[in-house]
Amino acid sequence: MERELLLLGLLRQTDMHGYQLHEFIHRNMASCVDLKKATAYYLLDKMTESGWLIPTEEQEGGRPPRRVYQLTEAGESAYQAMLRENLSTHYEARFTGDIGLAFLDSLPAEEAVNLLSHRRTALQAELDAAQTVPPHVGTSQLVIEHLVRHLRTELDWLDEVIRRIEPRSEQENT
Amino acid sequence: MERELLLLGLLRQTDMHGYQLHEFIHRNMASCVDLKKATAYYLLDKMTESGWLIPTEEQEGGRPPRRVYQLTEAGESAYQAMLRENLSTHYEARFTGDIGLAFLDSLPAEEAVNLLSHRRTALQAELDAAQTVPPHVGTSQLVIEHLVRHLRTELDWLDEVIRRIEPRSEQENT
DNA sequence: TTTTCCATGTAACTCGTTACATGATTTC
DNA sequence: GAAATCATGTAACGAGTTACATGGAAAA
Repeated sequence: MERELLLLGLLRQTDMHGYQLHEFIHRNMASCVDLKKATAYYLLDKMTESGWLIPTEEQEGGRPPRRVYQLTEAGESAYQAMLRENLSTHYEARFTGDIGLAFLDSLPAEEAVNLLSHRRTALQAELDAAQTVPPHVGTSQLVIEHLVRHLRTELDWLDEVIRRIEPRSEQENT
Repeated sequence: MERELLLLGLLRQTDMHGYQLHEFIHRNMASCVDLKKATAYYLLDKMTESGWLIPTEEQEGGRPPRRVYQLTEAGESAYQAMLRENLSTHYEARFTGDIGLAFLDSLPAEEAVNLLSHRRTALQAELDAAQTVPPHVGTSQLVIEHLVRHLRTELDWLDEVIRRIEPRSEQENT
C-alpha cells in the first residue's frame, strides 16, 4: 500500500510515465525504497483500472509509446486517504538479523565476534553512504535523517553486543 | 530463510511438533517474530523433504498424530550455515512509515501533527510493552533489548519531527 | 559497431497469509 | 452441553521479484 502512496504522491507533483517513475525512485530514493520496474508497471496498471490514474500515450520515434499518468479526482482522494493512514499508523519493524542473535550462544565467542564484525562493516558502510547523500528538498530530507538515526542506533547496539560477548582473553592477552 | 533458522534453532534444543513450535514462538517470541501456523507446517514439511528433519509420529488418543521433529546431520549443517550467514550479514531495514513523511508538506501542519500524534501513541504502547516483557534466558534477551533501543530511537525521532512541523501558532496562542 | 539507454510488457515463481476443514479432548 | 484447546492440513490468494522478450535510439 505504501508503494501506491509513493507513486500517487510523485504523480501528484508531476505527471510521469512508468520508466521515469522507476528511474526517479531509483536515483533519488534508493536509500529508503526499492521499487522494481515490474512492480511499478503492475501498480500503474492496477491503479489505472481502479480509476485513480489516466494514461496519455505519447508516441516518439519507433519505440514503445510512453504512457504518461495523471491523477484523477478518485486518485487524489485515494492519495489523501493513504497518506493519512500512513502517517497515523505505527508500523512495527521486524529485524531479521535478530534470530541469529537469539542463538548466539551456540557458537564459540571468538567466531561470533568475527561474524558480527563482518556485519558491522556492512552497517558502517550503509551509514557512511546515508550520511553522504546530498540534502533533499522539503520533507524528503526527513527520511534521510531518519535512516541515519536508525543506523547510528544499530551501530551502537551492535558494538555493545560485540563488547558483551567478547571473550575475556582479550584482556589477558594484552 | 530466517524462519527456517528459527525452527532449526529451536528444534536443535528440543524436539518438538509443529503445534508446539508455533505455540512456543507465539508465547515467547511474539515481540520479534510472528510465524503463522500454516507457515510453520509448510516449512517443516519442506525441511523434511530437504532431509534436514526426521519426523516421528506419536499417536495419542483419537486426534491427529503429533509429528515430532528431530534434526538430522544435514539439518545441523544447514543450521550452522544459516546462523553464520545471518550473523555476518547486515539486513537493511525499510521503514514503510517514511513514505508518508516524504509527502508531509501536502497537509496542513496542524493535521500532520494530529496524525503523527496518533502514530506516537501506538509507538509508545509498543515501547511500554517491550519494556515490560519478562527477562529472557541467554542471548534471547539481546533481541528484546534491541527492540527497546530501536523503539526509543523511533520515539525520539518522531518527537523531533512533530516539533519541527509544529505551527508557530502554538506559541502565539499561549 | 557494439554497448548502453529508452520503454514497455509478461509468465513463472517465492514467500507468506487468510480462511477455511476436520475431529477428538479437555475445560467451564 | 457449549466452548476452548489440541493437532493437523490445504486451497486460494496477494504482493512482490526474477528473468526473460522486444526493438528502436543514442553513445562509446
